[in-house]
Amino acid sequence: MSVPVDPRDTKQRILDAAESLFAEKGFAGTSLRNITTLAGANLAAVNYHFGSKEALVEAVFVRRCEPMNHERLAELDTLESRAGSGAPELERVIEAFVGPVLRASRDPERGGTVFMRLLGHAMSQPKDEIRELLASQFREIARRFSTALGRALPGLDPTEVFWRMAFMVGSMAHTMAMADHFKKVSRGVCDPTDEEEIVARLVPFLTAAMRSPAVKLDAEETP
Amino acid sequence: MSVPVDPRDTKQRILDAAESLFAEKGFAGTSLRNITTLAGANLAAVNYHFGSKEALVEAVFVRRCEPMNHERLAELDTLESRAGSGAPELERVIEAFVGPVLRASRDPERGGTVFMRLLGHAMSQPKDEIRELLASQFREIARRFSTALGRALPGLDPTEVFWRMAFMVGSMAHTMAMADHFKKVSRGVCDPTDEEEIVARLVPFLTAAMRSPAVKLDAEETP
DNA sequence: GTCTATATGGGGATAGAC
DNA sequence: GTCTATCCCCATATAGAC
Repeated sequence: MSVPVDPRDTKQRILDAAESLFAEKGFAGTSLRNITTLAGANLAAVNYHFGSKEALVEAVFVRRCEPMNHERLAELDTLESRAGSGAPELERVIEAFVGPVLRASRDPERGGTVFMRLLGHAMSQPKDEIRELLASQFREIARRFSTALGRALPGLDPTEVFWRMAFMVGSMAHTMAMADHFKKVSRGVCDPTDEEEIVARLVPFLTAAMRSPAVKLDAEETP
Repeated sequence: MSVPVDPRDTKQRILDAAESLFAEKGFAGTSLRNITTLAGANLAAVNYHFGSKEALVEAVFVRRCEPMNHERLAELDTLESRAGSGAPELERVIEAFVGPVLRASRDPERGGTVFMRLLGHAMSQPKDEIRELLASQFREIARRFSTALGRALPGLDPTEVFWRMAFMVGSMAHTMAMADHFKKVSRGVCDPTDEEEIVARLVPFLTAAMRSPAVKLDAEETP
């Protein structure tokens, strides 16, 4: 009675609360007490259900990343089977890479804007454990998409493709992490609540960038 | 004798140690005890010299951001005065925006790779205090460069310019935050220790992206 | 499964001697 | 300016009753 009753079970409420607080205050900045209070659960419930704070962090990511990355790979599979022996079109590959991520943020069932911010934040986390966790979640994505991008951009060597993928991930991650702050920073010019609009702006931006001519590093400054 | 003597004064050693540990373990993940131990200073010295942990965080950023942003604005001033009443060339504006940041990372006097990682991390920090701090350090930069970019890209409305600046900052921030990890993730393909190489790759990438045609949002999906 | 109570350790900050 | 010692709070984790 004192705590508003939530029909989802404790484990889910803890995951939701942790996701939200990690996105707001970071991992080290969020205590298990913060989490269980928000979830309307007991402090000891975290260790009962997850074993440790570390394991809770992992569970928060796995819950969202697995379906999201499955969707990205499924879209890429479709593109590749449609293209037959040729290479799928660049813009479609980028859309398959970026779209499911940004679009998950429209669906509260898949984490909504909260997980979007959390993922953006986690991607530039310095702590090794978080990096390892993300790396394991995204290893297959990196492998499949770097191959697909390399095929769609036959003029680029693998090093250039890798760097450009990193730049691309950066645009996406930062946009996700900052989305809720753009409105006030831009003095009302940007409204980041429409994720489909972000996709519509980001995909052509990245496509043009990926298509830019290969860099000739030998020709470097000889002043 | 027990602690190796460092000629720099205590205040500088604390700043250096804090910078390095914040970059490695985050703000909340780094304790004042970690910092003073690494600096070879006494725990109480932080509060004596800076007043609080918050104030130390601020001092770490101000020390590096002020000269770096001064350099960016000076480069933009030069471009604008050379261009007279016209608009400076897009690629030059982007170079003035990105170059001093990435190049500061080659110079240990200006923070080197350590501050590069820290800045990249801080840019996607969820905590409001950090965001406020960065916003105050970069407000003038955002104002001046969004104007310059808008002039160099007359086909884009201010909203589009703002979004593209955000994407651009994202590429840069993520590259900075992850630089030291790319080598192993890319299985040796990328060597991020040559910052001039990163500039040489990133600037054309972003220039092509910024030049992409304006997005027509009215024509959006009507399936 | 959920609770209370507690063990154990580390956090930031400060008082006051030198 | 630098040190020691300490205050007080909060962290994670667990033991054991219900």
